[in-house]
Amino acid sequence: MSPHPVAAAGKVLEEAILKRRPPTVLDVAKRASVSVGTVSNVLSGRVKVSDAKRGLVLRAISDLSYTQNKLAQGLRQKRSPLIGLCVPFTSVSYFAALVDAFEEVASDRGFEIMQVLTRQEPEKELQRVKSMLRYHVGGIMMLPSVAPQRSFDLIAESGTPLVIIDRPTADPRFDQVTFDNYAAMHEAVSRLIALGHRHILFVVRQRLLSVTVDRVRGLEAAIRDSGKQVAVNILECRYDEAAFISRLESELKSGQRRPTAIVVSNSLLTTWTFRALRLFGIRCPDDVSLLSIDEPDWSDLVDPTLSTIRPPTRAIAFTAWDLLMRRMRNEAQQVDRVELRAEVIFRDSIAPPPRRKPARSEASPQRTMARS
Amino acid sequence: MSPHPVAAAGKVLEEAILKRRPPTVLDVAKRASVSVGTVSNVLSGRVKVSDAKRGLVLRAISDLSYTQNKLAQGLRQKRSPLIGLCVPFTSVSYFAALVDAFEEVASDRGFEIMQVLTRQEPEKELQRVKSMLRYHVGGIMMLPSVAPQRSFDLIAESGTPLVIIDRPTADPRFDQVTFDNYAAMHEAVSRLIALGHRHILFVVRQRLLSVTVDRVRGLEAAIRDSGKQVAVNILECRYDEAAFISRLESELKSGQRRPTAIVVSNSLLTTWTFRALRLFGIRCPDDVSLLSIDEPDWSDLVDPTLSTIRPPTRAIAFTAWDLLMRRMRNEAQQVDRVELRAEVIFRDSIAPPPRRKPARSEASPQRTMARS
DNA sequence: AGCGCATATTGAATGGTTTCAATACATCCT
DNA sequence: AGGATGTATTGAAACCATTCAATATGCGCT
Repeated sequence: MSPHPVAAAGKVLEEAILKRRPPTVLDVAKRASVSVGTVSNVLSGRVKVSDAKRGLVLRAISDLSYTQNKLAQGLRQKRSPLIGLCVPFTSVSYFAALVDAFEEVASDRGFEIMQVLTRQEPEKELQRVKSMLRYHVGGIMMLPSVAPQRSFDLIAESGTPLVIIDRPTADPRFDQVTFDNYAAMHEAVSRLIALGHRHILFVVRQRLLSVTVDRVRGLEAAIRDSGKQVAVNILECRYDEAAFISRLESELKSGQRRPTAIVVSNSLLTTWTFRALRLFGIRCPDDVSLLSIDEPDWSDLVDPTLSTIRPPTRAIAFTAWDLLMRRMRNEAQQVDRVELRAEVIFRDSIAPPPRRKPARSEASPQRTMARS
Repeated sequence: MSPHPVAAAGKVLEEAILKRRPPTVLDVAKRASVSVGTVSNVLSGRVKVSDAKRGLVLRAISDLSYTQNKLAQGLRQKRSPLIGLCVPFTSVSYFAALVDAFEEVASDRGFEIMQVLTRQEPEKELQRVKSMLRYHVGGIMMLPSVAPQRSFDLIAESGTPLVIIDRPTADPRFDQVTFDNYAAMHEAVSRLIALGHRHILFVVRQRLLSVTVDRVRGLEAAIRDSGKQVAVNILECRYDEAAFISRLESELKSGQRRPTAIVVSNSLLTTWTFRALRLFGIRCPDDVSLLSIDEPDWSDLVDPTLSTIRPPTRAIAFTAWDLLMRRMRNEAQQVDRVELRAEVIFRDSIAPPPRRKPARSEASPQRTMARS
């Protein structure tokens, strides 16, 4: 004694509305008089459905304004279309730009971003990676910390696809997208040497970081290739502005070994360095030249305008996305390691070193706000 | 004929390992010889469990290195501990700082952030809100666009708690955390007037945005309260740097009505304005004073250092978080509307207007890189 | 009409957790 | 001892979409 079709449809409607719960595939299936399997096939598009049935299903979906429950979907498929994005901070413009680019492509492709921040600490990183895995994210993009091994192992064990970005890693298990720090540094330092600089200070956050190692290699190669005698000092520092400034001061006032050019590893340190130079009354580029890796967005607003190595931010994001998708679809043949090129931008902060002693003379050339 | 306990435990271990699937509550329950309900109670802490059983369960959890499946949890509870965070961009430092603060508190409290970007477009916003709802996020933080009504309706209908941040809204359904644009603007403009400015240009992105309206009110009130005759021009502009610069140029070169002070609504527009002033050879603060709302992080690095209205970014994030949690726990008595205070920071970019005609004379006082 | 093949459709089972009505157990009192 | 009260524990049902083996349908051919 099954009810009349129309009455049945009415009853379904009632059911979802009366119980004040969102409609499910079952509701849709009933209303369209098909099975749940068919509804699912229409939704996923993985199995062919006749036009007639598809029409019915789509109609029912719009009638009930059905929306897929992504949690249930993820549970069943053991992977959700959430993509874990793991960066140190968002308040550094390079990272923020990466996040922005990832969100753009993810939302275009029907994925969502679960964002976790590692604060550059391996412990925190591990904790955040565990969080992502608990959500069974479909894939992970990660800008790894100095000691990512445990995180990597956990990810590998879970079988979640991972693409490493920005920081080259020796780990042979994962795809990675980086840019050529060696070449960029070589180009930049060669220019400094050609201008006459013989004392270079390289300010880094972590000497052990793979990017730092590459950059130092590029720097040393540039010196070798130039055939000149160039002294290099490396200043390593934690994130503490006061401590950094005092260490920088002692470097800059150390008599004979005083650098005439400073290369800074990231935009936050560049901000501090810039501030410090003003504080010490050291003029740039008259007394010391300055180059920043990770282009801050105020590079062309300060005086002097800042020379930078500009990472191919959006290209990194888009390339990494493609690799991740390939891996999520199991199409990856082998581990991919893409190395993009960074652009070296020479602006006013680089000039020849001062002729004699780089003392702080007050007779600097007049400088007005208008760019020359 | 049930197997010997020890054999049973061994068999459970086998099961999870042999099938190469992550252990479930059932595995834990078997190994601890308790029911799944008890395991769940230990995990959630919502129901009291005897110390003996709790110990067994914890032991089993660590033995199997069990991890909760958050998707299944979310499905069952109809809400996941994902928090939707909805901002226009991340590549604007104010927004990035908000995201950073939210991630910090979320991860401390065991929640995760699902980040979606609206690009300031109501259509995109609606689409992104739908995405969040499909994941049954436990709550939403949102910096709304100009026309958020449809998004709001959807969220309200879904019953998801929402806290509006930064932009005051008339909607009586949702908590909100904003800062006092009226007061900040009043304070800043009063200072400009006191310095002698009588022609002010206010650069905004959207006249209709609630924050803009408040700011204009503050500006007008400051004028009224001063008792002076002050001319105000409002320049509205889309995000297109070239178009903006040409419109700004015509404002700045419009003879009699030429402004002696410019107030700019956000850090991106400030960047452009700053660039434009240099391009036109207009000196700041000699020819024109400049004030930025939304403090860019380079405010104290440029010459002149920039006067700003600094939003209480972290306070906004933490307050909003508390409101959201209260609502998620159903503790909210009524709709909360918190208005924090912004700090007005006067730096070198604000000075008295030029005595006579604000023409571009080259006789500006000498300015070196060192801050005076 | 009848057979075979290919394609479309079905729906019970599955994924892992939490919920909650029912049960077991302990405690206290008379 | 018997009964009443309260707490701890149990385990089947529910949450919702997808999967896949089984079935139904359509089509072409003789």
